[in-house]
Amino acid sequence: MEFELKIKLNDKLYLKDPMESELGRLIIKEALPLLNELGFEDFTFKKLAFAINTTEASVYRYFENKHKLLVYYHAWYWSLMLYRINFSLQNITSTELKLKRIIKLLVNPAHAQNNVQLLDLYLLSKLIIEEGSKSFLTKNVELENKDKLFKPSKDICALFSGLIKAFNPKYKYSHSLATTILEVAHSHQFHAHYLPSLTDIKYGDEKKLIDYLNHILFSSIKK
Amino acid sequence: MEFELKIKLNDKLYLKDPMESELGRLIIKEALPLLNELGFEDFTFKKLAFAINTTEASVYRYFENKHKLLVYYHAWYWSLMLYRINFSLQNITSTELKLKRIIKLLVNPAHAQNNVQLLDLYLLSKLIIEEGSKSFLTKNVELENKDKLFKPSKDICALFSGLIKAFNPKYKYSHSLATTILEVAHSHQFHAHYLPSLTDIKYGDEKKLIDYLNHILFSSIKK
DNA sequence: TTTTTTTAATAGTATTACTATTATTAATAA
DNA sequence: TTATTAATAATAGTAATACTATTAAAAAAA
Repeated sequence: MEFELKIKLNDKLYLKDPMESELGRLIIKEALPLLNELGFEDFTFKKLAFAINTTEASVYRYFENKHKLLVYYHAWYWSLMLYRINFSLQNITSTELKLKRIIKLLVNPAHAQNNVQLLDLYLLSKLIIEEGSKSFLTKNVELENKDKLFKPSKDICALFSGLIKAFNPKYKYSHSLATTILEVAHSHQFHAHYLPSLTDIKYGDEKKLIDYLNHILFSSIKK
Repeated sequence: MEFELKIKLNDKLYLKDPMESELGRLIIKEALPLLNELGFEDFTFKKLAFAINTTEASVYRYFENKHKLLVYYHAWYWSLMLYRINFSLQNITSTELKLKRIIKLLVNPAHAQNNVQLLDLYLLSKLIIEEGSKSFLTKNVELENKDKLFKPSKDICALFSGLIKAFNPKYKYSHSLATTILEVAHSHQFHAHYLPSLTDIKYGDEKKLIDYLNHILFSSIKK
């Protein structure tokens, strides 16, 4: 028996739902490795079209532009993470343990689950680590935020923040700290890889990164 | 009597030193408000050239492309910050106080000093908050890092990290924590402004942001 | 089977990101 | 002072990018 996880994303992310057609699925399947290979700046719809043997105009029927495609992956990634976090927190009662589990999942998204899915989670998480912030670092943030394009990542922040509050109701910065943990989990992987002098964590040393994140979290909120 | 602070930047940041000619200085003076107004993506050398009544090709004689111009501002910003931090730490002996001073400067770069300079520090810091990470989130990081284009920001991290070590020699993540404080100081200003649900800090409430940063720093490293 | 609707390809355009070459200005030497 | 050289900027391009209007083909519905 097989289970397929179907993620329903905000329909303002696309012009035409790529999950609803063969070509659409091919686009999001093949754009991911190409984005990773070329980087967001050098990636174009023309190159993608060539790679999947279609035309630029056909890709434009699905996504307004490449920025929206990136935001689509961003939403997909955080939606998937939310699902996996909820899954992983089942039957756990200790708030402390819950927080630690989430941190582990944040650092270690790829090999937690053998997901036979359309998108390679390793490539997806690599993309979000390296290009994810470009989803919201634009002049359109406010508009796109109004359209709820960033809801999945904000939901995770809210969930994490709630756990912090549950752990220590007196802590004043639960949202800020949640955001900090979420972004540092990613940025430190980037730094460890490309700008190692900015961190004490070696690239690939997930244990140490998890330890660091746990440390700043729990020393901040300890009662 | 007037003092002018002259910042010497890595010559790999430009093709021709913009500080050495009238047109060059005009370029870096006027590109700053234009970048802030349009955002990095919509900013072009053509628009800049039009704004300062010169030609696109002339701008290209100074900077290889707009990305290098952004990295130039990035280096300028962090060099200036390093200078101001060193200035502000004069005659202070307490390590704790030094750390707190730096945090204050990071959050509050504009009104600390009435700098009559070529570049408006308010606009510069706004640019670095909103676009700064695009300096290194590219496929060229490693090459540009080898060329030492990010040295100024790495120097600040090293300085901060050294103070953490001095405060608590046993703390294992001094570089990571320094980087975290540096990036959160910026990212939280962005979030407070554009994605307020991600933080507990209201846009403009610098005191609270400083308090938050002090809190995660000192609860992490307290002896 | 025909009509309607959906989908994709063709063929464009305006803008962007550059560069080679020429013209102009400034600095130096005769 | 004038001629020569060097530095600087403008002209005039090109290739690629980011899109769009229109047409054609395929699929679905009547």
